[in-house]
Amino acid sequence: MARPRLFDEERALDAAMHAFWVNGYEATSTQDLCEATGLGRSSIYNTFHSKHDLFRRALARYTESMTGQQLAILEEAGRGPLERIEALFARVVQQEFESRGDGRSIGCLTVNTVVEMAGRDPEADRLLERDLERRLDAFRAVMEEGQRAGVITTGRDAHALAHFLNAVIGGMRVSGQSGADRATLEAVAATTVDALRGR
Amino acid sequence: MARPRLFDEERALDAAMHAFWVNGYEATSTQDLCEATGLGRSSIYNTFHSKHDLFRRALARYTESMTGQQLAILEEAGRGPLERIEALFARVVQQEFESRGDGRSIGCLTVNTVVEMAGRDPEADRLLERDLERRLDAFRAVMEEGQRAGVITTGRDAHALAHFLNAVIGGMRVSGQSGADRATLEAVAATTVDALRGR
DNA sequence: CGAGTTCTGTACTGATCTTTCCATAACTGA
DNA sequence: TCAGTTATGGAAAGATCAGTACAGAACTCG
Repeated sequence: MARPRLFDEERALDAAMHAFWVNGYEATSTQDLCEATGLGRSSIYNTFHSKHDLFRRALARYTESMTGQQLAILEEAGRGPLERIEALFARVVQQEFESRGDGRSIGCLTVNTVVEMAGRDPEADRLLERDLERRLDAFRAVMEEGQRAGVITTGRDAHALAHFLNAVIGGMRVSGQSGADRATLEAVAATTVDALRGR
Repeated sequence: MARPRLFDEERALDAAMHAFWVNGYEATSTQDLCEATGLGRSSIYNTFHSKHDLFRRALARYTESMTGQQLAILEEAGRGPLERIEALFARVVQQEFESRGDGRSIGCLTVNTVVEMAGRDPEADRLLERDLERRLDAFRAVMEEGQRAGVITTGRDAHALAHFLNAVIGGMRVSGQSGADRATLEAVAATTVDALRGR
């Protein structure tokens, strides 16, 4: 019908996501997005309509991917609840160290966006809220399973433990951005697993 | 000597700090700073030299105040280590709920700045690094004291426990910005205290 | 090969950004 | 009272921002 695109839309989206991830929404200019994606302004606006729309798609792609990975780990059959939580932490630590620029973590786009945009961008709020709910549901399910199996403490209800786990993971992202090294994050994870086990 | 100022520098600094706190560095314009402080552009530039310098002073003031309060709680005589940690959490939860705009926390300027600026602003990095060190030192001291007194688990060394506590607090800030309610944050805090106690 | 459609690069728009300039105001010490 | 100094308000510089207009390129289908 017409002239075909010279670029892969998903690759461009990944590049834009990475730019937002590293520098945040406000500090990423449309010029930065052109350079990151290798596209011209026209192609970006023709495809993604606005910086805000592009960000929304990038964030949705990120949460879909990250939360998807986490849920897959948590729902893995053939491993006990605590082993799955340990595997989740291993993944978090790995993520925190796999894409370091100057030796400092770029953190997690979800956490970064909560901090930068919460209460200031209704669309991002809704997306983040749904994502958080998915993760909390999965966390709570694992906690309940572990409690039934007697391997996770019953000293707190599963809802509280899920929020606890979520807070620790978020805190590890922040610690990573503050410069914490791998051993430190692993120790935080291990301490959390101890806590869930009830020693 | 000369014409005196019509405003209080510290009050202006507080107003600017609050503006940065709510909206972040990038999203706060000099116009916003004028409105927040009630000053004209000339007065702001005459006093604080640049947006960046003003931010640096605001951040320094914030960390000095917040970390000062936290250290004071942790060094309070006449209370056991765990009680002081509980008091610290109570303060964190209170802070998280005392200045809510639309019912959503504005979080913690320290965490917000780590997330927004880490690795992108050497001055902020240094300031945040020193602040983190102060808090971690205090956390570790309390942990060691508690371990000696037999009220805090010896299953992990004090260094790891300090980082664990720091991560949980950071995670609670993020959870607060995600919309977590008071009971949820209190449950996270209580779960953490349980963990430090070793049940 | 040509009509129709979409993509792409360049140049541009209008707004907003941080910062500066400058004239005037308001004060102090002599 | 006046010379000297700093503060203030308003205007504007100069850069950069997100977004658009448009002409030509590149394709498909008839």
